[in-house]
Amino acid sequence: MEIYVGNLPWSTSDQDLADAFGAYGSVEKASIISDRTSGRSKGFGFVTMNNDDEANQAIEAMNGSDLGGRALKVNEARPREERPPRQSNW
DNA sequence: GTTGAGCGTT
Repeated sequence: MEIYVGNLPWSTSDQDLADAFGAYGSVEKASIISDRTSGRSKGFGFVTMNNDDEANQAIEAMNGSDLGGRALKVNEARPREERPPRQSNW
């Protein structure tokens, strides 16, 4: 289950997210989204968890919680992208 | 050396 985490400080790293959500459940992967073109942090990230149960608990626990002095916005992430069945030369 | 609502690349 993927979790959207917004309102993050620009100094937050992936490890920080993994540690913050790891306190409420098993964090499979945590990633901070930064601008690919400029390289600057967008101020939000995504957390992947294996247990959906712990994921919901982490959302409820971390939503509105304070991290780095900012109230986090935690919610279930939207589907990243559709997966086109055909990508080769058609 | 910056900024502040939001949803991301293979």
